[in-house]
Amino acid sequence: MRLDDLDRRIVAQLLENGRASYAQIGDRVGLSAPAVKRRVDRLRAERVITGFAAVVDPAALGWTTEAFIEVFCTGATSPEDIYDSVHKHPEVVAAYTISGDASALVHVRAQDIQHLEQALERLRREPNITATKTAIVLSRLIGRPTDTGATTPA
Amino acid sequence: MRLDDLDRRIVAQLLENGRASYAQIGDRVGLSAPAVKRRVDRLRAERVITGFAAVVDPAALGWTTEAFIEVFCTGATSPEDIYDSVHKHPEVVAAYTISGDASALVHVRAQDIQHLEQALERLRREPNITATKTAIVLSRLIGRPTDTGATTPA
DNA sequence: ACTGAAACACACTTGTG
DNA sequence: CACAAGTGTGTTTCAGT
Repeated sequence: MRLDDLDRRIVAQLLENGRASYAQIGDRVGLSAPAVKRRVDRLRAERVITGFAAVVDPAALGWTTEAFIEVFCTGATSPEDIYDSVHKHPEVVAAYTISGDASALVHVRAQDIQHLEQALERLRREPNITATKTAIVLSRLIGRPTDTGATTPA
Repeated sequence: MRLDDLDRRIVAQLLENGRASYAQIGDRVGLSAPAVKRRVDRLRAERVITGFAAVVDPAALGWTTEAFIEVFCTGATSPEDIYDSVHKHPEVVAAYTISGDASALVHVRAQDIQHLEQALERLRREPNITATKTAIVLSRLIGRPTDTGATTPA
């Protein structure tokens, strides 16, 4: 599962354009199309590349509101319990356990402020959750495709 | 730029598998391959779909550490100024202006704790930035592909 | 072990109805 | 939007380094 420089360049190409043809990638990294395919197959088998996805503008689909919610839980709440409490809410697009006062940080997307309020109320109704602290996103300054992934290390 | 149900189903398919063939999508939504292609072309032209990207496991590429940093700025710092201050740091994968005390929330990825510390020091050296408050991610509970995008509204 | 080249099958793309 | 033709790409096989 060790990656060489060619692998990293191929991944970088696929982060920029997930639908690039193997021949096109090969031109940029100096390999033939079959060689690129074999490496991509290997990277997928090793779960370095876990999939491919369209990058979508949420606002264009009617999701105009987003927020980050610090979630505070009762004393002995495990990460699994937190997962159970938040993953069933479709508005939750990401969730992390974090250091600091809060138990978790939850990234939520909603269609509008009213929808956000509903989702928040639903979250607060979870038995494990004792309090929440919401920061509404005013504007997205940066959102690299590598938000869900990563590019080549320095 | 109004989307019908077919468009939303096509987008949903491409969020799950960004390399799905048009014929495969067509089978699932009840359209021929050319019809799907024309809609995808239109969705891209309208910037509903802004691109395609591989979904990568950051840990597999050596990025094992991530954090969310609340950034506090001097009184009259515009979103553009904040953008200028954070976007040049390659560790920053996302940044938002938010409501609340902090000026911005910055999502950072680093290779390890030492690297994170370096990035943090570099950030704090920005003239606009007066203080930071860092929450290190202990574990990622949820990270839907729609983190950078969105699925179909309820 | 991994590569490049050729062959085949499949997907994309365009035009037409 | 479906259909059908032509083009290009994905995929496999094989031989070479």
